[in-house]
Amino acid sequence: MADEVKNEVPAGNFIQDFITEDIAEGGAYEGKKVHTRFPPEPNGYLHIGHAKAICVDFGTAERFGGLCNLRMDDTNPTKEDVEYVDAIKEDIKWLGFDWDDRFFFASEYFEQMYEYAVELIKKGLAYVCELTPDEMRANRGDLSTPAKSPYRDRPVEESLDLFERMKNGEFEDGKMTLRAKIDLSSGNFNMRDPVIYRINHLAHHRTGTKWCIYPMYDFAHPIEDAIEGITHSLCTLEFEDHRPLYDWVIDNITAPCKPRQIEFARLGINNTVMSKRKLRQLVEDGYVAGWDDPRMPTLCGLRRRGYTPASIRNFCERIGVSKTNSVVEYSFLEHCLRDDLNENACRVMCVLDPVKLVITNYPEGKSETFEVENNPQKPEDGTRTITFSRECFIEADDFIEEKVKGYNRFYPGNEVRLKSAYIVKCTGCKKDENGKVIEVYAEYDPLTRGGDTPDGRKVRGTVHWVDAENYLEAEVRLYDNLFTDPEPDTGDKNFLDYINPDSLKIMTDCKIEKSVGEKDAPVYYQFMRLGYFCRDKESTPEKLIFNRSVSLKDGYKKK
RNA sequence: UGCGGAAUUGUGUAACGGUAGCACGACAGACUCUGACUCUGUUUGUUGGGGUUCGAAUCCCUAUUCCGCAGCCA
Repeated sequence: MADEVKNEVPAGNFIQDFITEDIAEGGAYEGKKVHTRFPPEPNGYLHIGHAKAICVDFGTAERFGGLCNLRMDDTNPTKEDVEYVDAIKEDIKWLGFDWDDRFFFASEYFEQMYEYAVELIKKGLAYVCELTPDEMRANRGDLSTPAKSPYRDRPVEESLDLFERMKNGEFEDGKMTLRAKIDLSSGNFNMRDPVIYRINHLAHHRTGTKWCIYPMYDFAHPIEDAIEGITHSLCTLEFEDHRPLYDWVIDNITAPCKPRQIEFARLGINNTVMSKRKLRQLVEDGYVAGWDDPRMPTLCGLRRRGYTPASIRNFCERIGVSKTNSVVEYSFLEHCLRDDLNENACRVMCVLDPVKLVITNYPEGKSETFEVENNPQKPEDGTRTITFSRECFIEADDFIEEKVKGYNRFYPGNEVRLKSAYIVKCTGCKKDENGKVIEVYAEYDPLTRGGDTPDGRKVRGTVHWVDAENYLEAEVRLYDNLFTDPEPDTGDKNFLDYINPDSLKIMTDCKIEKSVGEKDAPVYYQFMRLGYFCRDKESTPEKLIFNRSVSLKDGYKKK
């Protein structure tokens, strides 16, 4: 599959404009490579929204010939676990980004963070506060009332002593915090003496029990960035309010460098949900089969569904980056997949809902072969051989008993092309006692071998088929939107009320041409006229399983 | 009610005082051995009101709407 992002030159975005200005102005960025970071918290699986952030972080660095680090932001042991670390790395690698040897954990910097905290205390810029969580909330003030803390003017020596004893485990969880001394009456609540260290007697997945105090994001993040020499710290819009605090930390510690935080809008996308909590609920309550269920917007889900790295990167490139909250249409993601697969996927014929077609004037026992191209968009992908005989399978959908205007497929009296094989004329059908069509009959025109019409007559319908003498059985899973509402979680809607009961349809009686069973057969296919499919990870030679990644666009107009 | 943001066609995104463009969708047609692809064409937009200017999506004023923030989460 194509692993490169589509060629078109992306329009510069506002982040690139800022960076270009920063470079032009010199100053803090003088002589430095642009250096970004992608800092996930290892507490869940990455989804398509993260893919945008990854593309912004790695892509921006790439564009400026700079570097991007991968950093696990693991400052809160209550939510994190190693299980996620490897999954996150795998997903990013799969997307095709490379952090070289610059893979870090925020927890590697706990010692330095502690020292910086001590520095702040010594400067009179931080103090140990003994308000309980409830008291702190009660003393937070409101839009027009300042916050309060009776511990604010505690002597430096006392805070120093208490902070060290916090570190040494002398106090239980919640008993004390270290707070930055900034402005209790700020209109920005983040500046009302924010907590920068809390006590948490819980083993950390990396540092074990070495620490029982952990730094808060607002204190830790700027330090992590500064230690790694990050020049531009890109994050989402909800951190805009935190930027003054980010800058405050950098300005008040002896930071090795001064990174600049720039915020952009997170990805919104319709017909799905994106919050970690909701995705978890879908998995844990059994609405989907797991984190990598092909209906999930997780990267592992999309991967299993058949999305290619190129399609996702191209999508991220094309939706752009701005500060406007927006909701991208899911169909655009699908478009990006088709775009890639149309160019790169091998064509193959598969009948999902088979009915037998009998060519009544074709000799019994005879068989012939046809050479067909693997990809009309790419002749260099070569050809394969398919077989043909007196009976084949066609899609039940491709036959109707009576002519309908605009319908070009099988009905008595109509000529149809069996793709790449022969022109056949439908002569009738046989039904069972329930009136269900069980066989369709046709006569072939021997002069049309290969599907050509030597006399130049037009045959409107062309239909896919599979030789009934030579095929493989397969299970094919068809997917639809997980929700019946395009915006299942806006306003006061409960997204679970909009679960689509028909989001998965399993076709168990599919007939597919033999080539897909060969060793080294591709993973991605276009099943002609049906869509793009991929081999499921649980598919075996004994039981072939394919997922429909996305259907073909349907230009058929039902009058 | 405090602070911080954002408003360009159905959707997303450009235009940095000088022709409102691109992509997706929709619609109409051409082509076609995939009702796909490709190609052609059409449609729809600067949140409202003032101002500055020869000229404003862009600058100024004002109004409105929407989003985020009062975790010892990130």
